[in-house]
This record gives sequence, structure tokens and C-alpha cells, in this order.
Amino acid sequence: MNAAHLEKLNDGQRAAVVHGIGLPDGRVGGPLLIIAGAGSGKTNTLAHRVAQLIIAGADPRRILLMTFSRRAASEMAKRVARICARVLGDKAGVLTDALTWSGTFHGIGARILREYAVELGLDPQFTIHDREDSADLMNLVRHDLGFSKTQNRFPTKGTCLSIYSRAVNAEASLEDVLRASFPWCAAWGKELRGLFAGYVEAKQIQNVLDYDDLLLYWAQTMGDVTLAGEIGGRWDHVLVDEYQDTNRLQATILTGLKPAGRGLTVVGDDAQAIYSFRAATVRNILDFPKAFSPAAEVITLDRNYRSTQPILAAANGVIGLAKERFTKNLWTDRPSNERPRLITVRDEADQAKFVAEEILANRESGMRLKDQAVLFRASHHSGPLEVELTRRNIPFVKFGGLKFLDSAHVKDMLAALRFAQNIRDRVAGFRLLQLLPGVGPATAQNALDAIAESADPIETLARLPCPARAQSEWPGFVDLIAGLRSGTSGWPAEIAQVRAWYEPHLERIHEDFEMRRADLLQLEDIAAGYPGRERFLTEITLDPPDATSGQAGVPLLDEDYLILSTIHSAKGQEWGAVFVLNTVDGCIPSDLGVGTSDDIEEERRLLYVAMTRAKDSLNLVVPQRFFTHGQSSTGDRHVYASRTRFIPAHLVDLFERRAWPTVPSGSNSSIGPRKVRLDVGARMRGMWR
DNA sequence: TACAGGTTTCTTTTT
DNA sequence: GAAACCTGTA
Repeated sequence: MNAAHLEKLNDGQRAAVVHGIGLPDGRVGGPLLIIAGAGSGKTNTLAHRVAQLIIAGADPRRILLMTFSRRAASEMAKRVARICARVLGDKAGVLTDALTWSGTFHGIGARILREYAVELGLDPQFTIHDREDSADLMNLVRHDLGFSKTQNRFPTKGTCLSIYSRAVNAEASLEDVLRASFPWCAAWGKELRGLFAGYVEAKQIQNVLDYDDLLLYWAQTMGDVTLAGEIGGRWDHVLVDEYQDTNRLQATILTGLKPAGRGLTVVGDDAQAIYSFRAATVRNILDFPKAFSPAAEVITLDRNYRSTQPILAAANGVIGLAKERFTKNLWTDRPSNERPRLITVRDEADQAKFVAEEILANRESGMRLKDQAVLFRASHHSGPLEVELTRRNIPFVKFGGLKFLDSAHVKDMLAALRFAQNIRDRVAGFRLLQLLPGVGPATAQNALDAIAESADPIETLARLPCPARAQSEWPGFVDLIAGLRSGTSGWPAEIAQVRAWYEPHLERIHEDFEMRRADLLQLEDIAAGYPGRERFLTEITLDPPDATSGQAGVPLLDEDYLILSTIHSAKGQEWGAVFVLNTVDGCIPSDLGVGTSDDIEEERRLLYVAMTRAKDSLNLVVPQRFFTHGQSSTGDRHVYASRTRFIPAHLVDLFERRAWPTVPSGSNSSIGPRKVRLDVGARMRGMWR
């Protein structure tokens, strides 16, 4: 075997790549766990392993590759193709193109369920609810059961869904979930159980699945010996990235696919576990070796190729204070005289100015905007910076937070398509019908009730008595749905039809319809990239376009732009220069996330993840005061914040400390460490917890 | 029953 | 500072 392409790997990486490959009689190797620290070449190692499997003769159609996001999946596929092309030459393309089973657990689950729908008693036309749709359905059931006007306030739809979701994903009982994660809802145990029963029933009647169902149904399917054998037998090799951020349900699926662990590879780093709010558990990765007999082989990658030594020292310092750790400290041989910087600024406005100026200075000295990133704990933390960047004409793309698909007008369009796809989808229908003038909740409910009982829904819809104000709109609406369902116009003409129907309503409903119309055109462009309505709806729900641009329209790919990202969305990425906003208590850790000590530990790992994204330059910005919300724009009410507790005094020497601006305008009394700390906002919220 | 206008509530991270 | 909830009017 030609091993030249493996020479650049270190011993650990190479061992991980070739594990179990080339056994006699084409046998498949045993389970493998790769503990890969930040910047240790994890993606590269996994890509080499997949490539090596293909080079050694494995059938790419029988390799399942599960990553955390679709973005990660396509990056991986690209690398595999590059490596294979180098070793195999021209014929590599055919093989790597056949690597079709790659995606997220949810995406793969949707594909499997669509394929086995009939065997599972599902209608293959099922539609998928995103989080907000699920919450809306939960709300309908909540209302039906009379929980919306109880004496004491019943948990909101979002909280109810979170409780349900955690119980499902953690494979835990409702009682345990309430006790551990939602103690303030514990008194509602009986009602919640009834609500969830109603919610599940509603989903089934309406032929919709939520995110959790994609995993839950898949896991249930693996409980059937015949189906489990059939589905598990489709793949010889199953590889899972970011295993520290999977939950119990996902682990169940995995062991269902490969009970003996043969052909199973998982990669992860417990120091980077940041998704426990989604029921991810670090136990998955810790218990993995012993889950099989013989136990899985464990390979640890602890050499960091990304960051300079001072940056790594600071990151190691932060994670070194964690209560529990399993992986060793990372090491590097990239020396540098430049320590990461702790920058003290007066407030968020100064923070924005500082970051903007530094970024421009970096660009002056030859660093592209694309090699720089600004990271933050919560999406709205970048607000003032976005204003500053726009003012200075610095192009940027933001990852995480509010999505394109969350805007009302885009959801309206998708509701029309979804209702046509699956006329029993009440959430879609409920939303859509109320767009018509004179149609409110009650009329919509009645119409949906009539449709639900009807053998010919379109006919029923056409004959329905509707309010006087909707009279003139009604035939056009019915024609639209009937036309979409017949499928005669084809894709993507259908979406243009929906837009033509929707635009007059958009103008009637929204003042700012001009801006919103631009979004609809963009949606149409995106839709044209999919082969059909069903694929479009499924994939847009599971993998929404996650970037929003500060400028009108997304910058072209060859343009240079700055990256703004939540720390969560920055996972797995790296930049030459990284700025972390609001490195203060209340933001990191979030004052919402300090309920239990486990929550605190996760926030600590979050800061660690942010810091380890940086290659050469790392700036942690510490604004000293925050203006409180709920006052006029000229208001002066503010609270003082202090440096994050994750960088206590004895770690400060790992950083270079600076105040900005260097020559403060006016009094400089506010520069320097403050003793006063009164987080009024947190206290007031605490009153209700 | 729809809908406008006033009031209260809670404010994260994402497939 | 947005969204859910509530109340009064047509």
C-alpha cells in the first residue's frame, strides 16, 4: 500500500487512520475512540481515515459519516476527495462521489425514516416541524386541554417543549427531568404528562415529526431485530464526529447500528462538550470503550497544531480549573512572544470601536478579514458591533442566532408549501389560513377540523363557509393549494406561484414589505437549488442557511468579509485572529446558565472552546459597564461587570493586560479594576426563579 | 369572532 | 425590547 500520504501525520494520527484496516479476509476492525484535543488535526485525521478505508477497498456507499452540522459534513467530504485524488488519481472522483451517507444524525434519520415509512406506519409524505412549529403545536394542545388559563401560570409552550425534548433525548423519565432540570415546574407533573400524550397524538394524526422524532423513531426502529439488522447492515463503517456532544438517544442508535462495535469510529473531546442544554452527555464518550467486548481501542491526540504556545498556555490555564477532566493538556511547538490580551474597555460601545479598529489594523498589515473572527456567548452580544461595522463599511457574515427562516414572511411562504405537501399539518394550515383577511384563530380551527375529517380535503376547503371579508380571496387560495398539490407546475415554479399569491397579503400585513420582499426573492433562489418540494422542505428545516449578512444580500464567495459567530457555531473552526466579546461574569458565564455547578462547568468549557479557535492572536474584551434595557436611548442606568470568574487573579499573568483607549478621553477614573459589582438584572430575574 | 391597543412577562446556546 | 397575553369594541 502506498503510504506517502500518511507521512505528514504524527504517530497518534496515523494509528487512528489505519486502525483495523487491512485485516485478513477483509474483516472489519473493532471499535475505535479517538480523543482529539482542540486543534489536534481531528478533522484531518478523520478525513484521512475515511480516505484510507476507500483506498483500501471499502465501498464508499457503505460508509456512514455523521457530523455535527451539514457544513462539517461537506468540509469532510471535500478533504476525503482531495486525499483520495492524490493517491488514486482520476478514478478517485467516482468513488468519493459515492460517499452519499454523510450528514447529521437528524438528517440521516429523516432519510432512513422516509425510506422505511411504510414499515413504520408513517405516511412517506410526512413533514418535519422545526422548533418553533413544534412549540406552536404544543401550544394548540396546551390550549385545548385548558392549560392556558390556569390559576397559577402553566409553563409556556417553549418550556413545555424543552421538558418534553429533554426527556426524549436523555431517555429519562418526566419525573427525573423535572427534578433535575426544571424544578420550578415540578408541581405540574401530572398535567405535563397529559399534555405530552396529547402532543404525541396530535403529531401522529397530522403526520408530522419534530426534531426529536427523527432520532426517537430511528432508535425505536433499531429495537426491532429484523429492521435493526437490515439498517445496520447497510453500512460496513460508521464514523461519528463531535461525539462529546451527542445524547443518550444518539448513543442508543449507534449501538443499535453496530452492537459489537465492528466498524465503529467515534471522535471527540470532553473538554469541548458544550451542548448539554440539548441533553448531550459526556458519559457517551467516557463509557464508549467499555460498551463493547472486547473494549474499544482509545487513541489520544494531544499535540496542538493550531495555536501559539502562549495562547495554548492561557487556554490550558482556564480548562485546568475545571472540576472534572479526562483529557490531558495540549502541547505545541509553535513559540511566540505575544501573550493573548485582556483588553479593558469602558462599555459595549467602546468594545465595538476597539474591535473594529483592531480588525482594520490587522487588515492593513496584510491579514484578510476572513482570517479574523469575533466570537460571543449570545447572539445579541454582537449588536453594537454590527452597527459599528456597518457604519465603517466593513463587510461581515454572522453565524448563529436569529435565522433567515425565523422571519414571519419566510415562515408564511414555507407554511403554504408545507400545507400543500401535507394537508393534515395543522400548524402550517393554522398559520396560512390566518393570512386571509377576516380569518382568525376560530375560523382557522373550524376549517382545519373540517379538512381533518374529510376524504377530499380540497373539495371540503372549497365549499367551506368563510367570513365575508375573506370571500373574494377564498377561491384564489383554494386554487393555489389545489394547484400545488397536483404538482403540475413542477419545481421551482411552485414557489413563484406561492410568492405571487402571498405578495398582496404581505403588503397588507407589513409596513416594511419592501425589505421583506427581497427575502422572498432570496428564498426563491435558494429553493431553485433543490430538486423538489419535499427535499427542499426537509433540508431547509434540518439545515437552515445559518449565516445572515450585515449587508444587503450575502457577500459573494470571493469577497473578503469578517466572521461574527456565537461560540457554539464556531465549533471546529479556526482563525488567525480571534476576538471574544463580553468576557465578563453575566455573559460568560451567562447569568442564566449558573443554576448548577454543571452549568458553570459547561460555561467554562465554552470559554475554552472560544480561546482555542485562535491561531496567532487572541483578544478577550472586558467591558466594564453595561447599560440596562428598558429605558430611553439617552438613559444612563447601567450595571458594572467584572472579568469572567474563569480567569481568576492567578491566571491573569498568562495575559497581557491593557486598557483601551490608551489615552482615555476625559476622566480615566473608570479605567482599571472596579470593586463595585451589582448585577441588578440578574437579581431581578432571580426573584422569579 | 376579528382585531386593535394596552399590559405583562421573560430575556442563551441549536439539530 | 420583543412576544405572549388580556380586554374592549365593532
